[in-house]
Amino acid sequence: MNLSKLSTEHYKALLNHYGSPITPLRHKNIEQLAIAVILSAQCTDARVNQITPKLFSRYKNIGDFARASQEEVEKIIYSAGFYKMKTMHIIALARILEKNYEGKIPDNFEALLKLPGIGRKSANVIMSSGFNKICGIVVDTHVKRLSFRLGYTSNKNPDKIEADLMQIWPKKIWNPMSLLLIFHGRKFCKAQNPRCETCFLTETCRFFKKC
DNA sequence: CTCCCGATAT
DNA sequence: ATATCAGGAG
Repeated sequence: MNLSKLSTEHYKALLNHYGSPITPLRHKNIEQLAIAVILSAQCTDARVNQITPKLFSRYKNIGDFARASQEEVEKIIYSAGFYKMKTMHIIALARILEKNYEGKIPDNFEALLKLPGIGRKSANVIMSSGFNKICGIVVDTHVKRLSFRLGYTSNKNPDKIEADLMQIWPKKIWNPMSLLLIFHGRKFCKAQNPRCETCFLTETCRFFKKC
């Protein structure tokens, strides 16, 4: 079976199990999504969702973030880790958005990549889950790990993995598949102690066959 | 490649 | 007590 067909089989099984996926990052608009994504770097979505209600009620819009005090934002987002840098990125982002983009997140992948705190993973989340435009594939730590275990790639570099997946996966599944792999990575295919015994993908999983 | 950092699993 | 989780910037 070729990799494209294999990924489609995995996709069907995952979709059947988890249903149609949407990003777990809670947000009311794309600006909030972007800030949540910055917070989610090296941090679980669950923890980000614990922080953002308070953050977004204290700062209602991009203008509020642009004029926020470093110390106050740091206190609110503290538990996300890397709080000093993330706070700087959020405030710098808000100021750039106010100055150059009328307070809105640009609907453009290349422009997103130039914004503070936003790399390929975050830009792909914003484009796909925010704007419904598919430019690339979200490769976070789960997509990276599962892509390796399921045999889609032997690369370790996220950019190379993304390029590999873009060759293998049908474009229709780029966004839902990466979300499904993230869900599956959290529930079954965990970094440590993967639940292979109860996993429903073991028939075609190269990682499982090695165990 | 190193630094940024708290939370949680072991 | 220590390892591992989770991306981006310089």
